[in-house]
Amino acid sequence: MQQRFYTITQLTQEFAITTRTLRFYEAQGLLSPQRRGRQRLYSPADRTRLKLILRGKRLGFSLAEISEMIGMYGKAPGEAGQLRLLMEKITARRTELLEKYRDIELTLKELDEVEAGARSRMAEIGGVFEDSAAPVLREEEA
Amino acid sequence: MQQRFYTITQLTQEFAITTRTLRFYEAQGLLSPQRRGRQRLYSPADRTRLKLILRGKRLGFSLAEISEMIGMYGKAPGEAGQLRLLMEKITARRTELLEKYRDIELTLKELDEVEAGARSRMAEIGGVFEDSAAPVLREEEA
DNA sequence: ACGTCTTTTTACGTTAAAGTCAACCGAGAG
DNA sequence: CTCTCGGTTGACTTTAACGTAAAAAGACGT
Repeated sequence: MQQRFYTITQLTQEFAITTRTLRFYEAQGLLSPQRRGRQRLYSPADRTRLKLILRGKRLGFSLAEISEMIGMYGKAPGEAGQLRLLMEKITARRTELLEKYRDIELTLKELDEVEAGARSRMAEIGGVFEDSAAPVLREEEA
Repeated sequence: MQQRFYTITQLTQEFAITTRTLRFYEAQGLLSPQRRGRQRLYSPADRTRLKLILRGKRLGFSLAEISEMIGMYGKAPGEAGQLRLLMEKITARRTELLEKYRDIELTLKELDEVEAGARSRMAEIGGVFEDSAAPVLREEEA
């Protein structure tokens, strides 16, 4: 089991982030790379955690939320009450994620419509110049 | 065509936001409700825009990005160049959204695994008290 | 050994998205 | 008329997530 390590700049290049960001995440307790002297050495596990962090960010979670989510892995609460709490958190996250899932579906559908409108207008312009009607903001019932 | 309006507090209650938030969005040009004297009157169209804004927020977009996305609706650029630009933006957004889509799928899958682990530990505790092994953070290859 | 480059630490600055607070206005109830 | 209730405006404050700058310590190629 060869432990390959990454330097800070390797990670910044791979994930297009800055050193400041990595050190900030460390200060927030999201990462804790080893040290060789004063230098940081990121293990593959650290790299994986970083990927999880960035994924959380893409989905709009705060660092605090991400911290909590990552904490769900790795930890094995021994007490029953703690386990119940964990399960509740999981359910809450799942609900939240499914909501985002539907949000994305809706948004994608709307993008399709806008694109369709744009295509037809492109076609018109390709022929003769005419005025075209703007697509209207629908109002579905709540 | 009866134009029903909403007061600012109605909207805050319906969407669980504050008046400050609504006025802030207005100051940012995301909403522009009519006025009756100094009072704001939100039309159904305003309400729909608000829903779009909140959806964008849930997905982690900034208000500036949301503003641009909403701008895609409603506008009908007459010039061909503008249309091409619009199409490009649409493509970019779609790519971004699909990425989030996959992010969610991954996260949901991982939640499932954590939950499964928690369940089995619950079962153990239900029986006799034993030590249980913590689930480990996998490292898939990049 | 030397200069250059990277890394670290510390400290202060910045931006987006609101929250909080204070003071004021206008409409209707009593 | 006075009181109260919403609504409005403006100023100030806050928080998260970094950016930027400065100074010093290693690390590296020649």
